[in-house]
Amino acid sequence: MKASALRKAAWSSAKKIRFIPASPSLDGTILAARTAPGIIQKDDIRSGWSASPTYNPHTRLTRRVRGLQNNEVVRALETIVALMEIKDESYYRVLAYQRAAESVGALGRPVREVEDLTTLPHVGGTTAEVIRDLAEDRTPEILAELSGEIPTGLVEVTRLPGVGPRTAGRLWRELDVTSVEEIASLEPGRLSSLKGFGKKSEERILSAAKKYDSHERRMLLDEATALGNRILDFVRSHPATEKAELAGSLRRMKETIGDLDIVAASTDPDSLADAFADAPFADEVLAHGPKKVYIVTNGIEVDLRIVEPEAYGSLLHHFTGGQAHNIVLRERAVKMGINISEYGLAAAGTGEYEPVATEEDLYSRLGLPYIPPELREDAGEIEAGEKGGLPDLIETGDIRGDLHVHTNYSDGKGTIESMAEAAIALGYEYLIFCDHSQSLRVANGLSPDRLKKKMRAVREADEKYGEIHLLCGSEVDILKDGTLDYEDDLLAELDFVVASVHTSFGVGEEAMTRRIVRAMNNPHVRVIGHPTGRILERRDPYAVDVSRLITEAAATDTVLELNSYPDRLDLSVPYVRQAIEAGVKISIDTDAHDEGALSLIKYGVSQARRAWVEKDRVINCMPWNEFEKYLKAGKGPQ
DNA sequence: GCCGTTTTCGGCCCGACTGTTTTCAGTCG
Repeated sequence: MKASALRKAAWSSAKKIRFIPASPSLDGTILAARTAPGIIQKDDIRSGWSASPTYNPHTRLTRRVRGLQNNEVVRALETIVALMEIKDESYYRVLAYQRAAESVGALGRPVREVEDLTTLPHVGGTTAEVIRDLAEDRTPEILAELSGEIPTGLVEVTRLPGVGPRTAGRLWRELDVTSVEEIASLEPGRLSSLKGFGKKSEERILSAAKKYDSHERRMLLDEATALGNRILDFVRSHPATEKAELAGSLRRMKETIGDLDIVAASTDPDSLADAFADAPFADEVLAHGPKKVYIVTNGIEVDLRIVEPEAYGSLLHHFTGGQAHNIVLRERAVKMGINISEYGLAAAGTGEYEPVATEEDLYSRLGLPYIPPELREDAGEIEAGEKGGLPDLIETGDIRGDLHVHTNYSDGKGTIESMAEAAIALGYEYLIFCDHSQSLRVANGLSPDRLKKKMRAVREADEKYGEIHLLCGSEVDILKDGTLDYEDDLLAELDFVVASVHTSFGVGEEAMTRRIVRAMNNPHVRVIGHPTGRILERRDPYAVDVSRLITEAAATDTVLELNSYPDRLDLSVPYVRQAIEAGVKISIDTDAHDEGALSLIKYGVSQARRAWVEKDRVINCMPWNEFEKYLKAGKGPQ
């Protein structure tokens, strides 16, 4: 089996992680991977698992006792994958490790808490043992062996565009190169002296090595959506385009986006492909054929694929992915005697593809109901589809009100009135103003007196607007010891209380967990706001035991927020899914600080969809009369 | 290395483009 095939399977995540160059000891290898700044974020994004804070001796001690967290286990497994690829191990053996990594990444609880790891999809006896070793902070034998044989810096070399495991292996063996830095400093002519390497290859590799940035930023959903739509407009405006859509991870609404994928149906693909390659925004053309064109714009890769209109459904499905979903679906089809490609369906082995025009048709011919893009992650959606057990996913239109918005009383830009009018424009039935509490000075938090004044102002505004119910709440700070930033009798006067952590992030996992749990036990606290405090691409989540928060949320009838701000999306998807399974309710809020931000709700909803959430699990999907009763009833048994 | 609507052994998804070479390996999605 060709090793090249492995790249295809491993591509989805392997290219997206960052690896720390070689380390003298094995423990050093793992340690480097778990503590390097800027690294944890990227893998959090991929795995959705909360990360540890920046390295310090205390956390290291704590974590040595507790073992590696999920994202770290994923990273170690992907390191094994990359090293095995360079070693040219058997394709299916490597694929097994890649799949095991994906299974751990999709897990919504610490892997160390899973009693029987072989219950995870694609995890068998061997990989389970490796995962167990990692989770308990032991170096698995396979990693010890591999990193003893192959310089780990080569893993990063395979991240260079156009350089795969074969090339990385050759550079090491034939030029004694072991890192990206060493490639960048190669004398001109060294690379092109290798058999099969010409001037172009040398130029491409050297230039990539010199420009290499191990902290490459991924786009947030709103940026990716805006850029994607502008480029999509260009594609759609071409006369040869019959239809076109955004595909890839943006269509699946992953929480951050690396590159953009667009599919188009055209009866004149050459002309569309040429126009795209010549587009004014195309800074660089990476590939240009009649069926696909890859360009770079502002540092972002944009891939366009073109097919005949009859095969549009097949192409859209193929290019939407995710890759793991496609592989499992295709394996399943082979068992039914069907081959799937982006051109359609074929009787196995014939190579004669019959085009499929829509995704609904594609799934239907495979005996499955339509699976929404957000679910296509090989996270049980195909099995659920077979059994008729797919969720009836929440939609943005199901949201009846926003429970967490700010005004200019604290750090918002809008007024009570302007925010109310924006909410009315969205068709909301209710809106709750939750400004910051007194101790959060930087956000102009409200003293008790100012809060009371605001309560009166909200009541007056509520009288004024017949179309919407306006309520006064607070986003009250959870102080370091878990007490709240207002006295209970003041909280009792509010219509709604969201409690959040905004300070003292570094107290450690135990203390942070106790702190939030204490807040949950306050009868006035309905919601925990942005429960892990992460800022995507900028700040790791604080250390907290989210599984315990979920258990306590269920016990105290406390709601967990799914914050819709594109740089938060907090809770993250695996946890939301776990919370739902534990019977915990979710609120999807925008945390809007201005009128326009109210429309960010769609990003929160998109993450809820990825977490299989139905609308009856989301408190702000309740119509007003129900929601009013819910508020009056107070929290359930403590 | 994993897995079972054919199976506990023998399978395991599919195609476009590039560079360098004359037939394809490697990379990528």
